[in-house]
Amino acid sequence: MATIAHHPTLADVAREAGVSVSTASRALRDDAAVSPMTKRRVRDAARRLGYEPNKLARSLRTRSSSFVGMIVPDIAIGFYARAVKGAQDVLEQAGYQVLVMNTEREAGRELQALRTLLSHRVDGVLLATSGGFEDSDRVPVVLFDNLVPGSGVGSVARANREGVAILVSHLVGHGHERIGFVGAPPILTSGFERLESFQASVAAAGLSLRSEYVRLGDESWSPSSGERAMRELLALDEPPTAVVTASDTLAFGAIEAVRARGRRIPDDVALVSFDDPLFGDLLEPPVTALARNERELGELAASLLLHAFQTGVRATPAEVRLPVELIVRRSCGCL
Amino acid sequence: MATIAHHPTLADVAREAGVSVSTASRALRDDAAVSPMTKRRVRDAARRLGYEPNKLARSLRTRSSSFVGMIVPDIAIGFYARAVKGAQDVLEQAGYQVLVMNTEREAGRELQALRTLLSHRVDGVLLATSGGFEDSDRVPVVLFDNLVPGSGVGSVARANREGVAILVSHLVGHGHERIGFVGAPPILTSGFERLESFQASVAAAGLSLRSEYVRLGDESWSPSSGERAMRELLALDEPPTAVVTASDTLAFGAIEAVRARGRRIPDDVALVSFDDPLFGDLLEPPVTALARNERELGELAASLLLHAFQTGVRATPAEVRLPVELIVRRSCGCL
DNA sequence: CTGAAAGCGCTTACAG
DNA sequence: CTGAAAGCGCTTACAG
Repeated sequence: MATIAHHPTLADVAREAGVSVSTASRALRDDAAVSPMTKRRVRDAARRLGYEPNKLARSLRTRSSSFVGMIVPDIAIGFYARAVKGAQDVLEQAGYQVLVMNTEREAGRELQALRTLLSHRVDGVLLATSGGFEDSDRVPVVLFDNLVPGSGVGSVARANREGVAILVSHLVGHGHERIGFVGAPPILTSGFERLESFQASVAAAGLSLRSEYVRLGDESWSPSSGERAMRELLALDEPPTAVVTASDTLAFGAIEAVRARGRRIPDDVALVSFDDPLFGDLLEPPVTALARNERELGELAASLLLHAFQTGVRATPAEVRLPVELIVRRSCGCL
Repeated sequence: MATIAHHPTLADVAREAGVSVSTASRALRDDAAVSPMTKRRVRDAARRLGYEPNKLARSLRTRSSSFVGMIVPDIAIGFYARAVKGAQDVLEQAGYQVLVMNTEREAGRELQALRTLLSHRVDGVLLATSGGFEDSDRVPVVLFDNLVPGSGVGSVARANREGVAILVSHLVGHGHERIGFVGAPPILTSGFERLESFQASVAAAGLSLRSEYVRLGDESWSPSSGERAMRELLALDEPPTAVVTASDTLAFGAIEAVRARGRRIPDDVALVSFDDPLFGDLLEPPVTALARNERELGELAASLLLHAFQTGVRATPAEVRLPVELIVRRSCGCL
């Protein structure tokens, strides 16, 4: 490949087929007004030249880019990668291309990503916000994972409260009375809802709610922050006998902390987690956790956006909550 | 958000600022020919209107989209997700947007993705091929992970041969003489090179090369196919005492197989793997493996593409091999 | 059934 | 230093 070849244009095709540009355009889009014979001629010409229509020009003319932007904190996190795939499946099926942008959880980058997408005239945006969102009336936005109450043409998140309630009551069922929590800062809805539900669930079980049993990791829910939080719990005079972690990443860190202290799961401390870790079966011990359904989450977010396109963004914004399901393994003490 | 607002255009800004469209355009791009006062007026007007330039129109006019396409088998696989992030960092820094496309390892979808990218007039493509690649002279392509000899303006892959050689000689150092291999079909370069290197390394160590010790998983390197391959090895009359797996995904399956048969790693069979599994420390047992450097892989691929842009695609295509590094844990028998 | 013309929103010679 | 004009490659009323 020594040099870059010229992309043939519609004018090239028209010339080759001996018709006008308008007729060539219609023929390729299978307009009923064009005679079958002309269509054949134009299509043959297009094939011969290897014509590939210029989407940029079409988008400019039709004022619709067929692009949808998707903004996630970190595509390298399995959770978001799978949500992206789910959304992509639905949107590509509907003729849209997905522009994926990472924010590294920085509000500033999120705002910048939103601007970039706007300048590409995306038809819509799927956003898992890290806090940098300002509602815009120039493009419909569907929020997922972390919601912004009152914003967007739709929202999709997991049933955070129900999920944590299930985890807590499973531990209560095992007879635990001293239950700790390794969570995330309550600045975004998923962190907030899981924390609040933990407190509510413990209270609902008739257990006393000890503030020293609640430890929060960092804003990126990192394993290392989970490790630190768990270390703090284990160092208490009367440490909890069971712990709920708010994510698989926090659980990874928590497991390390238990191991580093020479304790065993579930014998010394039981552990259950939000988010089912990938290959959770191979971990030592296998972790009891809430099943992943992030692919469905992406699909749903995409569907809500498509729905907004159709209804012209006038309907009441839907807020969908995805149910969660408990996968029982050994870390809770079962088996 | 009841309705979608109109995007202000450059004409709107020009009118607001009381200048011509050409002057407005120049002012916003900081052209030296425009007087400072006019620049200020135009910029203020743009800010007041919330003007966001239409990239589509600019791309059409300048015949450069500032888009780079990136085609991967599966974004939900950590390996590719991190490569994407690495590439994205480099490319966004250079003013390009990255369009990520999944192929699910289907050659047909890969070809389709390539077409879609061409019609969006991407300036270049980063491709981890699954076999559907046809070289095009319309856009520069950098191949990564799986290479196509003689194609592309550049190539980046890991040092597959050296990596497998390191794994084999580590096992030989442990005294193993019956070494098995759980690999992938040799249809793409990474599968082929790792397989070939295994055979060469075993021979180089003076061990006899038994064909029944070489088992291949499926084309997607799936854990389940690794499990099957390992089961076959364990069922042999004289099973290998150590096994090399060609990827972390295959290793996951292999570990399951060993466990299902009631055997232990490394006591009954030692295991080392290409690709360092994420949170490999938490697996039981912790897996000795070759370190991940996929982020660097993506960065390098992107750099090669940028380089091709600059040199006008005339230079000899570079083929870069990323070195690998052994992370010693317990599955090999060390400690 | 087909074509000439206008226009999407920019950039960029060209003229002044 | 500024503006009028042409053109990037399409689509789509409008006329015939």
